[in-house]
Amino acid sequence: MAKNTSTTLTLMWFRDDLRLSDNPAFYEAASRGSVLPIYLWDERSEGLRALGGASRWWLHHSLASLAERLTSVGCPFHIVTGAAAEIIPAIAAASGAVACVWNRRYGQAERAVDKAVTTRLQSMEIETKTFNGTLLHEPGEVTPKAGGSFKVYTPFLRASLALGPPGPPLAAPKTITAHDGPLELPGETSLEGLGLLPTAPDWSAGLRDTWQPGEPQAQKLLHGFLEGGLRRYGEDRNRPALPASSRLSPHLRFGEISPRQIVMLARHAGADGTASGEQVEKFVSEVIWRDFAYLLLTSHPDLANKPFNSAFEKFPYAKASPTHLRAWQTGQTGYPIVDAGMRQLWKTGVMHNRVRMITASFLVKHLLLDWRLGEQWFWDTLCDADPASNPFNWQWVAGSGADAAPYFRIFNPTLQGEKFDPDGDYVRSFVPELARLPARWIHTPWAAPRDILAAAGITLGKTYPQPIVDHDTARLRALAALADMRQAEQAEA
DNA sequence: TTTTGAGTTGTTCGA
DNA sequence: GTCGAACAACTCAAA
Repeated sequence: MAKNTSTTLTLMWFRDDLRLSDNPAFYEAASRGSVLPIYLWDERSEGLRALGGASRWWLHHSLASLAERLTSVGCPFHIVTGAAAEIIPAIAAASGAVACVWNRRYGQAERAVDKAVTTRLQSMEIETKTFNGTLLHEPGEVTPKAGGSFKVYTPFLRASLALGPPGPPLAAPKTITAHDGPLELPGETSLEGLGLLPTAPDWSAGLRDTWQPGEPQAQKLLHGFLEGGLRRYGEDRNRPALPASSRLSPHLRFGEISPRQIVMLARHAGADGTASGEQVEKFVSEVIWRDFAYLLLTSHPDLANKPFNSAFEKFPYAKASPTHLRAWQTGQTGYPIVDAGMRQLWKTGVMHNRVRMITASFLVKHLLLDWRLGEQWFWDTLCDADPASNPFNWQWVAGSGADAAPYFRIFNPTLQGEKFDPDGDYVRSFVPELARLPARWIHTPWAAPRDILAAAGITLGKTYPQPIVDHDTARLRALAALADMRQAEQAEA
């Protein structure tokens, strides 16, 4: 690999874009001359949300993968710690960079940090240039004709599609020229030095068995999905036991793959007849939901804490019950589909989308616990915990979100289980103590005849819990709570 | 400006 | 067993 001190040096600040292909900032850096690629672990700047445990695990391996790939082409990757507004300018100065590039972020604190960095760099006469490397269309690109910003998904979707496809993805740079010179970077540390991996105890075995973070694996998953699950995506995507979803979410979260790459290749699969256009657009629409969540995060920076619909400030949640919360977190609610989902999450760092809705609805409506408790748990345990999608979807379930589920839509965990996991295969794979229960009873063990339970080796209340709440009772309680909220709202008006 | 129709993902009840 | 209506009211987008 050529090293060249005669070309200009550009600092490439990697963040949620841990890939080499279709990375506009990195492409720009490589095309300008030599590149100094860095990742900053910033626990110092104000307002940044600390990553959850599962995300930290993913980040570690994703950084390892990126570092290895850059190093293999002769371009060392640097990991630094510190507060961005100090450390980025310091690194630029120490390395003699003439420019600094990155892909934009959308959270309020992140934007503030990036702005502070820009100001510092510009005062040092170091050029800054930023790009959209994360979304199909950025907030502000998709706007209603009447002005303002979209608050309902369908019009947003139509407007997004009307813009036409985003530009074609960029290839990875053909040549990457490394910085050549003394490299004593301020704040430099090692990947291990970040301490992102769990130690005592090491709970990551299930994650290791399930995932391989990194751009090459993301590309491989995408291609496998396009040739497999996409064909029946519309029908099978709601069946948690089937391999019908793309499983790309954590890769997308850390930017190991770009939404442009996903959408373009999915549409190619539609064009060459691998899948029908209808299936392709269903899948693409899911990617556009992500853009919508980012739009809402931009207009409502406190999405993770404040109900989008302020009427929900008055929602009468039950007195926080540590017992119920704990039962939900650990998958001990007595509702098999709920427990399977929560255990899948704990074990693998991800949960099937359909089951996320069921478990989230259960927390908020059956247990009447604050959606923020659930959002925080998912934030800690999901590999794909996304700063926009996670709070956005929790608010959607809770009914407080943009274009949210109507309040009376209360998932019945039994019916959902029977409908979407009819054979019980999903339940069996994550709730082994029910594995020998026939499909007829797998979603209602409390109603199973005594001899059937005995034959399956189940003692309710001992080997598997009785339901911690009764569905009908809980449903009526949730409806009553919402009626109370409405009354409180009207009394005020 | 006003009006109108629509709005991811469901469940229950009664005819 | 099947089917349609009710479950609220409201806000938003677009004509």
